[in-house]
Amino acid sequence: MTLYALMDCNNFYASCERAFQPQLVGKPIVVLSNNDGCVIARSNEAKALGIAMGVPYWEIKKLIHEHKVHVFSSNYPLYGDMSERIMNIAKDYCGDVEIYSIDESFLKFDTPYNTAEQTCKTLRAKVLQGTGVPVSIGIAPTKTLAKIANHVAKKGVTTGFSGQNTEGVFTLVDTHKMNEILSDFDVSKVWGIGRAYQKSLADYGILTAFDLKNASQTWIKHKFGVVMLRTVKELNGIPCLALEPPIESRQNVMVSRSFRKDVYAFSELTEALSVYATRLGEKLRQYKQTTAQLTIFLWTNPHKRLTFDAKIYFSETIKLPYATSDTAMLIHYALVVLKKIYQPKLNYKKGGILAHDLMSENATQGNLFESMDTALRHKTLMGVMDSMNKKYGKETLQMASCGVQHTWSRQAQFCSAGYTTKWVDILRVK
DNA sequence: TCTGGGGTCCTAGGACCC
DNA sequence: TCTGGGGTCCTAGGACCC
Repeated sequence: MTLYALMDCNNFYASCERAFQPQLVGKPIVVLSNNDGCVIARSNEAKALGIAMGVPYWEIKKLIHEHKVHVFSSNYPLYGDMSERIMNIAKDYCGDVEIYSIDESFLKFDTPYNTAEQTCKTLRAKVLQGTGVPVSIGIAPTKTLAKIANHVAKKGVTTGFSGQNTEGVFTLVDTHKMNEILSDFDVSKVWGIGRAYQKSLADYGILTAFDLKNASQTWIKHKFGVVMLRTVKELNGIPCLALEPPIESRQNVMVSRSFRKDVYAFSELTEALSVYATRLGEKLRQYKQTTAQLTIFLWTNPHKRLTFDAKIYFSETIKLPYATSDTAMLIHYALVVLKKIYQPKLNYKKGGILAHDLMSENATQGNLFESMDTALRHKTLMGVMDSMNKKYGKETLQMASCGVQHTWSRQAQFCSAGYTTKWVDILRVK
């Protein structure tokens, strides 16, 4: 029997921070988004205080102070590294692993369910022992059902959902049990059903996963399309979603960030867009891809509109003369577009750059305007920049237009150390 | 004062072609 | 008087995910 397991790290970012500060076990922790804007991860203790996902930090400052909540800025290099360690442990226990996101992976088992369950229990213990991060694992005949089983596994540990004591691993194969759980499972929590679909489904009286499972498939396809049809089939135990191979090349790459404050000056936007274009080039070269089309975006502050219906989003796309991942080129064209869309006296809050129609580096054709010689020199230069910046820290070498002041750039007051990613931050054991 | 970032897939509709 | 049909490609927008 083929079974899918979903392994999901509990409160991942908060758990990563706690792994290096064990004195925080049992204490409330929150992790903030870029710019220390919103709450994006909470420990169970913080959830119990009623701190919601996505709530702005300034709105809960008082609460945080009163309850001595520990606050962290997000430290993505640390979380990425922890994630890699956890996924590697999973690969020791299962030959078929799909890394789905930074804190989730699907595992495929072709074994009886009790064997799969035993393996997952061992895996869970190993991850906890090896990294200090608790995970929950749900096992079921399809990915969509495994997601639901995972919810049960997670709740079971903390609150005893449906009277289960799951120890972090829960298997959903028994039909009777499945119907019972699906009847008690809000349709909006089903994988693939977001807020918009929840609303339209409610109009037809479909409120739970069980309702959706039993809806007419022809009607679903006609009304909502093939994506939701797949979801319905998966709820019925018919696998429609296989384990996906790792993504080797992307279709779009984007870099966008909010600014620390409202930005009015063209010079500051020039710096910001230059830095974003630089980062874009790094990502492209990392994926060994090139782009021939860029879109530049600017958003004004939506919370401080100049007039009631003022436009807040400005963008324009430009075709490059040839596909490239060269930072100097990307900056050049980003600034050409910026100049076109910039309007003085607007309060810009966010900017971004998107590369689309990506091609593989190898497939990129030579061009008439750049000789092979120049192309090679650019490539060598980019290689040197990338390796210097990797070795001596980012921004060791950068283009002049990136500037140095960065009065606009992100705020991260509460960033933890790079325990596993920077030698200077390595833990010292006394 | 202060409100995240980065992706994917699907569909509808228009332009264009034979 | 009578005025087709079907295919492809592209883009914009909407839905979802973490």
